Amino acid sequence: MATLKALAREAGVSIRTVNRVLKSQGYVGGETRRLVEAAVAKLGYQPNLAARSLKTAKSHIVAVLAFASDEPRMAQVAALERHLREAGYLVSVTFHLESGDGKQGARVVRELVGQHPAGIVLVGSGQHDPHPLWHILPALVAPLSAARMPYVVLDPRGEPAQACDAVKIDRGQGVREAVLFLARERGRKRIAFFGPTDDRTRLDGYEAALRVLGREPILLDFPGLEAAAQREAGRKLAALPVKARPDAVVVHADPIALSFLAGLHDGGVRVPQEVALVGFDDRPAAALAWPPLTTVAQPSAEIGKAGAAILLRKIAGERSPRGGWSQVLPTRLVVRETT
Amino acid sequence: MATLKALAREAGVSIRTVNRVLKSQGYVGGETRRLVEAAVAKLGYQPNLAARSLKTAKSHIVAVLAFASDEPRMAQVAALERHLREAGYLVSVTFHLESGDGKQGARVVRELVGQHPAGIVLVGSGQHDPHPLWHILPALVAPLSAARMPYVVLDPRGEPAQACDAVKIDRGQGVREAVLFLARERGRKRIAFFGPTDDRTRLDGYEAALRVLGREPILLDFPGLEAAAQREAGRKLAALPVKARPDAVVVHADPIALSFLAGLHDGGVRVPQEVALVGFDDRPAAALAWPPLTTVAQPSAEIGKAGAAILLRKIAGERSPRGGWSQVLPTRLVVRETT
DNA sequence: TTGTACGCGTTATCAC
DNA sequence: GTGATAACGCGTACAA
Repeated sequence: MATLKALAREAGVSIRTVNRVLKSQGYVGGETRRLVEAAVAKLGYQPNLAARSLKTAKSHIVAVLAFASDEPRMAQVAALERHLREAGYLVSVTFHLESGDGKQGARVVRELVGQHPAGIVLVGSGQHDPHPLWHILPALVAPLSAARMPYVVLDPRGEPAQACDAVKIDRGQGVREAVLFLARERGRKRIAFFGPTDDRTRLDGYEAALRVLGREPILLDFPGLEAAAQREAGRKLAALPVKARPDAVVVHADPIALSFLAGLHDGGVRVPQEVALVGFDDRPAAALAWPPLTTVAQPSAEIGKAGAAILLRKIAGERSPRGGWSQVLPTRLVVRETT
Repeated sequence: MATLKALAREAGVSIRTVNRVLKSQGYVGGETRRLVEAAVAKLGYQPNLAARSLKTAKSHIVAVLAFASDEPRMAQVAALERHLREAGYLVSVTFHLESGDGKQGARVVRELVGQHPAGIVLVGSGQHDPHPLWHILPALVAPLSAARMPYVVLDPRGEPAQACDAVKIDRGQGVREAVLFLARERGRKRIAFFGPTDDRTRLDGYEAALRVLGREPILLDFPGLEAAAQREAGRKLAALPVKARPDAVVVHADPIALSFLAGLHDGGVRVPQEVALVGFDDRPAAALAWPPLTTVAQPSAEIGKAGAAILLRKIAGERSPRGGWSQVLPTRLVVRETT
């Protein structure tokens, strides 16, 4: 493991000169430079990051705290990692998959802060978590703000009670687009919504679209996060007389849509002929379903990229604007065979 | 950011004494110890890991190189991370999702080695990669061995040409179990296999089970990794007369099984009544399919745990046994509704 | 039982 | 243009 000292000896110059060549700062004689570069190549020099961190009092590590490990989330992290790597940072990932309230999460955040990374990224909790990220977010962000630690939240899935720096996606817009598509391109008359009603992000888009269409919302009873119960809801809907039944259902999320779809199949309803279906997230399961599920895709790569950009600005010392950084990215309707 | 020096001043003792209390090594007077502990609590001391790494010439970072970001893989990484965290290591993750041959991978490995982590973990490439991990593994492991960098491979999905330290799973056993289940518990007479034939891991188990049953293997033509082609294969099978058709199909992997299942549905075949189906991996999509897919689950959490254990032993300096560390973990049949 | 002092590899200030 | 050299915070050999 070559050091600056070894390079200096090899090139027959001082440490300081080697350092100047490597940092290309100040003037160095052409011949001297060539000598140093030859030494670097010969010894295969790699800087010691621990020493650099110690000296500069700056970490080269960005810590990601992941509350989920599902495909869309990890795609976000992968994109974030790529952009941060290009900026010279190493990305560490800590998983905290056990669902819990804000207190446990805050403890983990404090532990991470104690390791003095250059910044911290919070990546959202999964679908089935009774404590969604936006809900426990104030408790998580408090220690970060207190320590003045640069941070960013990737897609908190809702509006946190307190302003924070986050990359958001416009769920409402995607759902609105889906509803209008069902009505205008597919001629559906009775478009219902299936999902929890305490999360407004998608519901708002649904209701806005129905207002545009001049129709009344149809909210199907949501039985909770159990897949079996969602499937049963699909069966119940299938048992309804055709006249009393919606001819399209927009669903809160892909896993819920697929459980519901299974119930429709159980009941012998033809999809999309009798009932059309739209999910949300574009998980791998959506493309693999039968029929392949039309869904609203989130821009995972862009979320990661935007998160990296915000974090790098905060690390560079830029102050958050009033109300926090808040980039809102569009979602995209992916039309498959359930519509 | 409190330092040892600050603690020493606060407690009115020397740095060395503070250090002894923190490391609980050697004897320290009871009163002195209490003073130091009070100072630690008051200043909220957290050791500077960069300084520690510099001094001890030991890294506290384990680098994970991930060639995929799918759910089962990330579950392995999450488990690995948890166990390494408990051992005091920080886990950094580098994603290298662009499918490529061994040369690009080897370059990334060399870059990681240059950062001098305590160890490196290789996590496998995805289903659809034309260069599966076990295939490019020799090129990846060479620079690791050359640098004497502790490493471990999580589930290389095949037998690499060269011995290396890896956690493997017994795919053959899971498939064998599935075939015997179909024959004995479900009375299936004509059990076929659908998947690539250049990967022997699952095929071997299939053939072994048929030998036990005294039957001839039925290998369905595999059209390649395109989902549309796999679906078409399902349709073709559905079009066959019932007598010429297998009554059960064991498939190489869940995504392939689900595409094939879609083709069966397209062709009006009832699953499992007419044709039973078994996948491999237990991806989230399997449970969400209709009908929910019976599949062979890999023990993700155990893979991560075993990988952490092997890596920690290598970091501690234990030499690899002849032929490399090689823990083989069992797979488990998850019976759902396609059988 | 406690304290002093050195060095890990890097960066950056100062003098030549 | 270049070379000494002093820190950064921690761990530990050696003194006291």
